[in-house]
Amino acid sequence: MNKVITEEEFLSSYNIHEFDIPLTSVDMAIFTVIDQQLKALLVKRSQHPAKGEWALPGGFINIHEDKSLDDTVRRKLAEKTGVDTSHLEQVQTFGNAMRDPRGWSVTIAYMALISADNIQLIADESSEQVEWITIENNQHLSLAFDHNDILNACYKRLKSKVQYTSLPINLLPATFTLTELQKTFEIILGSSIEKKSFRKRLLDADIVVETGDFRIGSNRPAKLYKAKKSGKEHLFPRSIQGSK
Amino acid sequence: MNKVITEEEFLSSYNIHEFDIPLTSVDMAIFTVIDQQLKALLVKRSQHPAKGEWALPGGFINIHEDKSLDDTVRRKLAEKTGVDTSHLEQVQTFGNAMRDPRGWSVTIAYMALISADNIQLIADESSEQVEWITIENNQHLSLAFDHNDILNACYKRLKSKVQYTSLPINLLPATFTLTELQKTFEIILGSSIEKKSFRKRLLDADIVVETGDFRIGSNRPAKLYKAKKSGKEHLFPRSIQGSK
DNA sequence: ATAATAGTGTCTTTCAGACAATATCGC
DNA sequence: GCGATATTGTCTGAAAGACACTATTAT
Repeated sequence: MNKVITEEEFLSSYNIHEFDIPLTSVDMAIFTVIDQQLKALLVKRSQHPAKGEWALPGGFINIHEDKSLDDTVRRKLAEKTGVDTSHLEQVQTFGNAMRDPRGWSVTIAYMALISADNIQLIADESSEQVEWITIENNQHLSLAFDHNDILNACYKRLKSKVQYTSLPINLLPATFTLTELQKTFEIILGSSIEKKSFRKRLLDADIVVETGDFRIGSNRPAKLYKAKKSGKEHLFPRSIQGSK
Repeated sequence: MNKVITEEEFLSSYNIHEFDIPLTSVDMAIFTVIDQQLKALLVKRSQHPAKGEWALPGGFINIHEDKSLDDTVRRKLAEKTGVDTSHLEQVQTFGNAMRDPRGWSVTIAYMALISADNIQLIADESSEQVEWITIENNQHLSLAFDHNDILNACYKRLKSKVQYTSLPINLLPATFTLTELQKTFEIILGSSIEKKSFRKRLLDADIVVETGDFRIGSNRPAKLYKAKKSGKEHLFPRSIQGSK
């Protein structure tokens, strides 16, 4: 005979420690551009499992400290870079019985875009080394767990978005020239973009404004721009092609 | 003094039941088109918590039965509809301290597209009722937990993808006319599409083939098509606009 | 003046939108 | 033939690509 119980009674007798449930973590690909190359942040693990192997920054949700997944991710980002980010995006969640030797586990993968300016990388007790590594097409890295797959998924998302959004603007410092911005797009896209098309697209989109200053070199000075902070990324009506 | 231990030793002493970790589940928006309307499958919960409330189908990962998240989702889908799906897509993962009264919880949200043909809905011990409900813009539903947000995220993804992919093809039966396909796109898009543009776009994309058969009515018979099974969804070079 | 990079003018190409014209069925 | 829906022809327009041209600085 089933006694009908209230939700309150149900909850008071509910104890998650009795269940076999998956471990849940977050991992992130933190992207930036340094020396004309796309880089992602990797850490060398100083703890078991996969001790000594390179991996994406990440870790378990602290259910007492974090109010939401976003909190967890921003906490991890700050631990390694000391900065917040202008663009944080959930990419994909990976979960299966095999990916972690501790058991069935789930990880929610994010990508963050930051400007490399003024970043000091921070090692801590969980990672003995922290480094920017160059990301290229068809590259083989031997990362811990399934972090290769995760990094690839994030890279793929970034490459896809460069074609129809203004997202790569978040990889640059606060002010930049249109040529610098174009170069950033090209680095991610992996091919060159026609200058006039790029500039028209961008200026028509009304997502950048002139600062009034110029970048001075040994040639014609370039107008400096900054991103209009509308909050949301601009979607272009057509996707951009590489050229030539 | 820290004794250096091997990964094997580390793992043998590792017990997840000792940790405070979030609950992890999957939830899914199963979409179909019935009577010229977009529908999603909802279940009425027969168990605590949120007993008696309407919710998206879903549930906990069974770490003994499921090898991966995909297995969990397909198991849930089959439990309610008895079918597999031609399109299953991870949409977004929701996780915070508040969404479930049992504690910090994470849910990985999926959307599935199925053809309504030959579907028999199945109630079971976790759901006393299973029903297709019509999805509309700006609609207010009072679903259990944060399932309103989840359903909205899935609906938004679907609406977005109708503009630049061939995805809605998965909502139709195996064979269909171009007019039927266009109507399906229009239902999701919420506005009409110019006939010639739609047909050109589709036929140029080379994603459907004529079956050779016709749909007979009291007018000119319409060619029947089926989807070429290339495995991946086609991306159109420009997004489609509503017209008129 | 020259080198170098910034920025523009303009023609072409591609593909969606508008809308009318034609085709083919049952009746 | 008529009504209904399927299918096609063709013009327009918007935005990207090609590519040559002009502009502005330091040296």
